[in-house]
Amino acid sequence: MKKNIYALIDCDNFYVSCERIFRPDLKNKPVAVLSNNDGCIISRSNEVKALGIQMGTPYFKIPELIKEHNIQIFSSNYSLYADISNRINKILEQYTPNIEIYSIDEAFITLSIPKDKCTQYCKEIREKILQGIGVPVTIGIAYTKTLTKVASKIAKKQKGYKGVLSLLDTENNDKYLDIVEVEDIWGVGRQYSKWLHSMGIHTAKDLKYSDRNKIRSKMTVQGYRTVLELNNVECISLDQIPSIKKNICSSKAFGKRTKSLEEIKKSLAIDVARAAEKLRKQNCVTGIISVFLTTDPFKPNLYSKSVAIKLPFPVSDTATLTKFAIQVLKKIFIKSFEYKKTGVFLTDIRPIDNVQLDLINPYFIPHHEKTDKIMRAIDGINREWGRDTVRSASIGIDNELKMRQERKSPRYTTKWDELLVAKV
DNA sequence: TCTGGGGTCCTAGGACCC
DNA sequence: TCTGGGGTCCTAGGACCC
Repeated sequence: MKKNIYALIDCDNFYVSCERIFRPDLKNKPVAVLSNNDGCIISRSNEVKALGIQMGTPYFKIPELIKEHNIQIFSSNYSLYADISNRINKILEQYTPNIEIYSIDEAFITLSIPKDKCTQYCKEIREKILQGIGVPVTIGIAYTKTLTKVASKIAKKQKGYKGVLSLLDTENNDKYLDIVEVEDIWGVGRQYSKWLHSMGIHTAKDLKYSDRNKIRSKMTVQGYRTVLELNNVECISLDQIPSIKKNICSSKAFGKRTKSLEEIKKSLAIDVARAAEKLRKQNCVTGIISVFLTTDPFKPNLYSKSVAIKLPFPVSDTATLTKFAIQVLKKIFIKSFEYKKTGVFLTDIRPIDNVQLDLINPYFIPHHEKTDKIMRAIDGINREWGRDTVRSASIGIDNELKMRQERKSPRYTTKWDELLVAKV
């Protein structure tokens, strides 16, 4: 049987690279992008990585470093990043129909060309994305997905590969696996790497030749598959159909702490609207909604409560979900605490056409059919005119708790009034 | 009172990913 | 003052069934 050839297209420092498209003056300068609420650093340029600033570092903890090295800081601008991501995927589609969009900045593809042509082919893809979009990517090529990850990891560190590394000449693989730490392997996180080190397994090569059954007993079949994949045995295939989400969550920390139930209600209503939108986008309804509310986890006297309720009938419309969510919120809200975060979690999700009909009353119309059309209309308007153009009254006009985003770049590509001005 | 082999469904918790 | 948000998969154990 012919082996599949996989390639991983992995954008370099993606959010930073997106910001640089429109700010070419920031090339080779230290740049970082912050998480929601301008909380943590979640994307770093190579210059910032070289300064030793770790992923997830709280922004407020490093003012001196930022000043000293003149690091350019951006709030996250997800509509921009999502748009750039889509454009990159469009380019990939020109090269192959076999694409799995793995995350906002990564995609797997399979190649059906001779193995000695793959590196050159991927260099072309890389060049096309760099020219067409302006985002640098690194491409790893191998017989398994796990090994493409290893390849791209090495190629990102060693500039000599010019962004493309193939592990298809498998007799040479060990020399590459030898320089990859076990914690850098896909599927090996902090807990497992600690255990692996204690077992004397320190590199990807060590893991490749380790006792598979011992690995399996500690790391379950997933760890077992990882070992096989390091041995060029394909266990994880290309997943082209985005599967429907079984859980949908929407939550956000408030921009400031609050004691006000009214303010929290508004924030929760926004989360419910987001979650319901995601639910309808995959043509599903939900049967269970849970709401959580917490005080600041970094302060003493933590209060954190979450309550789930089963809905009387499966729904997907924002109004019904908001009504139940606020009922739950009132149950868990205790006066006198200062709250920091709320959110909603939808489970028991199933496709709309899968909803059981009422056996006793054949004339019963499922609730979602009544609300479906109007919600579709609202989603359409909001897609075209921007989020929350049409919104439920509970969201309100002003949101006192909206997140801090003090350093956000314009939405160059998705908003007419924020388009880049080429020349004035 | 002790004795058996299967099976399903659900939940909680632990690990991982980006 | 200031510490992200959203997911997945797997296993073990309990409840229940025949």
